[in-house]
Formats: sequence, structure tokens, C-alpha cells
Amino acid sequence: MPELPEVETIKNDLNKKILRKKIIDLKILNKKSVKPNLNFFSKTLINLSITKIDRIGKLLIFYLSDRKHFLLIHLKMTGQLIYLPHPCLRLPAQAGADRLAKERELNSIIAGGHFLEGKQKITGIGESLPSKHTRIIFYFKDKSILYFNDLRKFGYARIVNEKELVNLKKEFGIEPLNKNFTLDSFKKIIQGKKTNIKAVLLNQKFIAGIGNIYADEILFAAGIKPARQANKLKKSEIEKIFKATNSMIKKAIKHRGTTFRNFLDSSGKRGNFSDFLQVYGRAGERCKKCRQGTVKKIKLAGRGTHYCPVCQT
DNA sequence: AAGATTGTTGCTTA
DNA sequence: TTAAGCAACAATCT
Repeated sequence: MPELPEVETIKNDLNKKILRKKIIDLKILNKKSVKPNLNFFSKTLINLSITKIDRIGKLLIFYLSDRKHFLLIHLKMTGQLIYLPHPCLRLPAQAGADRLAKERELNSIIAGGHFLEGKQKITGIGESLPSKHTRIIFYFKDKSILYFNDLRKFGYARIVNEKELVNLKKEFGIEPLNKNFTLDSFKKIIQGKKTNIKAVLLNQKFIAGIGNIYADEILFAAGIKPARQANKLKKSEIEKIFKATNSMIKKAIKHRGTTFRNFLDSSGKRGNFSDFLQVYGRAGERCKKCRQGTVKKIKLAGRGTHYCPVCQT
């Protein structure tokens, strides 16, 4: 479930890898993965290059060299963007003693997904590329390839013009990494909402980028029950949630995101923040913080919600 | 084998 | 008028 930290990781990596490389061909294996339609999508992208990659919430924005169009990619639940530097890379003999190991690593993604650390099977990955979940393939002039994989076909790649982009941006709330994400702006959002705090954190129109995993983790760190009514939270409690949001997002980015089901970064690697999760996915287990409560799982805002009934109040 | 999984949209209800 | 709630979507796993 790519949320802000996962999408940010992909954005940062791809910004180092694919800029100014000409797109010479496209393969669209699932029509519904591209918008507005297959023909326009291909016709627009071919012969262009990507000049910059941006992100708003969980949405990736690729600036294109025609300066008129933008490629938006949303990974939704199971989307992956995996970049293959070269389909058949061979390093020169003078590359050093570990040349073969390096080559193997660079090429293993083709050989069958052995690039995965460990042998843990994760849905939709661990396959050679393209896989049965590959929906779009971008071919660059330097022979490198970008794969858009999406097991559940929820994600999409969409071409928009500047006006559409501007209108779309308006739909998003404040960005946790932006300067305007202040305690004051956060307070204003929370205090005006009658619904539960988890639903507020999840709503992209209020705060952009938080999804189900980080919502649970943030509220756990803040010691607040997810079902608490937002406008009834004390100032001190809002401050705790604000601080937890800030540190959680930053720490998760530092560890390259969370792989719970099938998130992979642009090299096909897992996110390490999974090791730091405190409540998400721990239903029935002892609370890691107070060591008294047992993590409970309920349904809130239509989502599985984990919390400790003892130390979250 | 039904129910859970989640991000977003669009519809309904309050 | 606007906020809030909920089904729907997709494909798999438990």
C-alpha cells in the first residue's frame, strides 16, 4: 500500500534514473491502466522525455519535455514502478573482483525476481519482468525499461494538461513535508471535523499522503484512540498527533517506506520501515509500548484499524 | 468459501 | 450547502 513515504522513495529514486531519457516505445498490456485512452496516451508520450518528477500526496507527477503535458501515476494499492537499467548488462572485465556478483544483481530482475531479499513470497512479485501483472512498459532510448506492475489493476497512468493538473492539485490538502504543514494549520483542520480522528488523517482533501498503515502508526505513537471524535481532542492531544505525523513520515522515508504486502521500490527492493511498525498488522499481540494491552482490531472509516486499548486513550 | 484486504470516487444521507 | 458515510471497484489470499 504505497502511501506518502513509499511514493516519495520512488520519486527520489526515479529522479536519479530516468530524467531526460527519450521514450521511444510503449507497450500497454491493460487498456484500463491508461487514461484518457490508449491512443492519446501513446501518441503523446512517444518521443518525449521526463524532465522532472514531483509528488502530491500519493500521486506521482512526471513533467514532460513538451512542457504541455504531464504524466500522472497513481499506484493505489498494489502498483509498482520498477526500473531496469539495462536488459542485458555486462560489466567490463576491469570492473573488479566482484564484477560477476554485480552483473548478477543487475540482471537478476530478468532472471526471475531473485533481487528480492530473502525468499519470502510476496503477492505479485518475485516474478520475472515483464510479469503477468505488468500493465505498462516504457522503453527508453538507452535501452533501459520502466515497468508499471499492478496486481489489482486499481492504479493508473494518466496524461493531463496544465489546466487539469492545476485543478487536480486543488483537491489535495496540506502536505506533511511542506512548510505550510504547521501545528496551527493542523489544528484548524482537526478542530473543524466532527468525524473520528482516523477518518480525518486518511482524508486526502485535508492532509495529503497518509494511508491506513501510517494512520494507525501515528495514532499509536500519539497515544490516541483512532475512534476519538476529532473536534473533541484537546490541544495537547492534537499536538501529539502533529508531532507523531511529522516524525513518522520522516522516519519512514529514511527507511525507504514500508513493505507490508507488495510495495517495492524502483529497484525491486523492499522498504525497511516494515521492521519498525508498532501496531499495524499486530492484532492479538502484546502492545509494544505499554506491554499491558493486547492490540485490538476494529473497523473504522471502512478500514481495518489497529490500536492498544490500554495506552491509547 | 465467504470475507478481508485498501485508495479513491461518486452517490446517498443527514 | 456541506459534511459524513458507504458501496463499488479490482484480484487475490486466508
